[in-house]
Amino acid sequence: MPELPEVETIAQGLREAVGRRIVGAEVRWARTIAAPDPTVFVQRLVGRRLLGVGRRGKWLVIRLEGGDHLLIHLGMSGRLVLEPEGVGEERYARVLLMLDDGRRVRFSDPRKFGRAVLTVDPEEVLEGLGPEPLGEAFTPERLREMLAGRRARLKPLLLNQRFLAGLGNIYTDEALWRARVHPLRRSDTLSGEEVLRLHRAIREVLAEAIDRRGTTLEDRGYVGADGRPGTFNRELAVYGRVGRPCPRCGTPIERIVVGGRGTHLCPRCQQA
DNA sequence: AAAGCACCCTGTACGC
DNA sequence: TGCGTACAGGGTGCTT
Repeated sequence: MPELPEVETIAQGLREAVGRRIVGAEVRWARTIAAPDPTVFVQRLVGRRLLGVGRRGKWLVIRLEGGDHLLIHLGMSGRLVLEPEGVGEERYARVLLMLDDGRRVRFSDPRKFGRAVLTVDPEEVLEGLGPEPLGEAFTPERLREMLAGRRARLKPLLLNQRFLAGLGNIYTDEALWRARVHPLRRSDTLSGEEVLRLHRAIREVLAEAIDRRGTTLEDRGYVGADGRPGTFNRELAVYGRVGRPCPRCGTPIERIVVGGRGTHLCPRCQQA
C-alpha cells in the first residue's frame, strides 16, 4: 500500500513531467474522481501546464497552471506511472492524462479505493491532516504533547491521519518495533525515553524507506512513477514476517489484530 | 474521545 | 477444474 515513502517516491518521479502541458484526459472509472464531476474534471485539466508536484501525508499534490490543484490519494492499490509514448493498454487504468510530449500519466487502481480531487483550494482536503512526520514542526516535544493529550492505543493512533500524516500499516509496525514499544500501549503511558525512541523510529524508518524508494511486496505491486519497484522490503523487520526471527533478538515475529488491522511485532522486544 | 463495525472494491487464498 | 467464501487494507461515517 502506498504510504508516505511510496507517495514521496512517486512525487519525485512525477517531477520529471513538470513544465509539460496536459493535452487530453480520460476518466475510465468515474468514482475515482471525488470532485468535481468527471466531465468538469477533464475540461478543467486539459490545456493546463504542470507547475509542480508535492506531497502532504499520503496525498500527492500537483499544482497546475491557472490555480487548480490535482490531489491524488492512491488508496490501497493505486499506482501513478509516467509512461512513455506507445505503451500498451492496462486493465486497471482509471484515469489517464495525456501530455504534450506524448507521455501519459496513468493512474491505475485495481481495487478502486484511490481518489482524485481537482480544487483551487487544497487545504479544503488537507486541513484535517496531522503533522508531517519528517517536517521541522514534528519534534520529540511535539510528539510528547500529542501522545499525552490522547489515551488511545498506539497502533490505531499512529494510523490515524488526523493524528499524524503518512504512516500506514507497514511503517507503523516497523516504527513501533524499532522503538521497542507494544502496539497496544496507551499513548499517555509512554515514558519520556519511549517517546524519544518512537519519534526517532518514525523519522528514521520513513527516511530510510524513501532512500530505498519505498516498499514493494511480492504479492502487491507498488512501483514508482518510473515503473521501478522499491527495495525497502529487504529492510522490513516485522511486517509480513510472521514466524521469522526478530532481527534484534531472534524471537519469532507474531501477528495480532488491532483495530481490525493486522499488526506485526516481536513479543520479546515489544512488551505490553 | 475511543472503539467497533459496515462499507467501498477486487485479487488471492482456501475449502470442497 | 471450478465454485463459493473469507480476507486484506486506507479511509470515512455511523453507533455505542
